[in-house]
Amino acid sequence: MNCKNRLPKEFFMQPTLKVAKNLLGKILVRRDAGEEIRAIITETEAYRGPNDKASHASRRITPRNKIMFGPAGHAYIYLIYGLHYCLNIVTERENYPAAVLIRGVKIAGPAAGGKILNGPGKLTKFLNIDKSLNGENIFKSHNLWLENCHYQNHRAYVNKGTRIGVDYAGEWAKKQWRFFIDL
DNA sequence: CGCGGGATTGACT
DNA sequence: GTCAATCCCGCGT
Repeated sequence: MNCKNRLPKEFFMQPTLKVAKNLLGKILVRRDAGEEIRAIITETEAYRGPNDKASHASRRITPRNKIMFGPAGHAYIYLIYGLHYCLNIVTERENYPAAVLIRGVKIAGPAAGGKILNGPGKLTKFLNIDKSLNGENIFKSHNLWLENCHYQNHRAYVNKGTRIGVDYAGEWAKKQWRFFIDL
């Protein structure tokens, strides 16, 4: 697999919905215990701005969500339901809270290649991603980063739908801010 | 300082 | 379809 080029900061400075769509087909890389695992991103969700009632940042900056207010390209990781970790990548400018949640991947490479991980908690468990990586700079990190690799199925049709698990968000729950591809 | 709930998952009826 | 697991954190007192 000859794709060592990381996605640049400009990629994450773009509008969050665009980043969420463009992350589909890109490669999430996790290096753990000297081993690199590559995962093709197949499902994402956008959480955007201070008014998005589905977002953790809809009220104000707090110790938990402060990463979302920081610079683009950092990992925002939190524990949900006391059981599972969710991985997000921060987008747009500083002080504007926005991020893309990685909801699904397909494992690449010979080991577990082809394995489907549909669900934000499943992929973090498989890739051993927890809160120790919260705030990680994905442009510099040796443990977690994103690569631009042109897989042949890259241009698969992008499906969209409402975000999962945000029924409490009123009108914001109706936004079609979930994106996914079939690989 | 206590209380309630969550950007989920898997097991079970 | 229902429901429990499990704990951090945001918010109100």
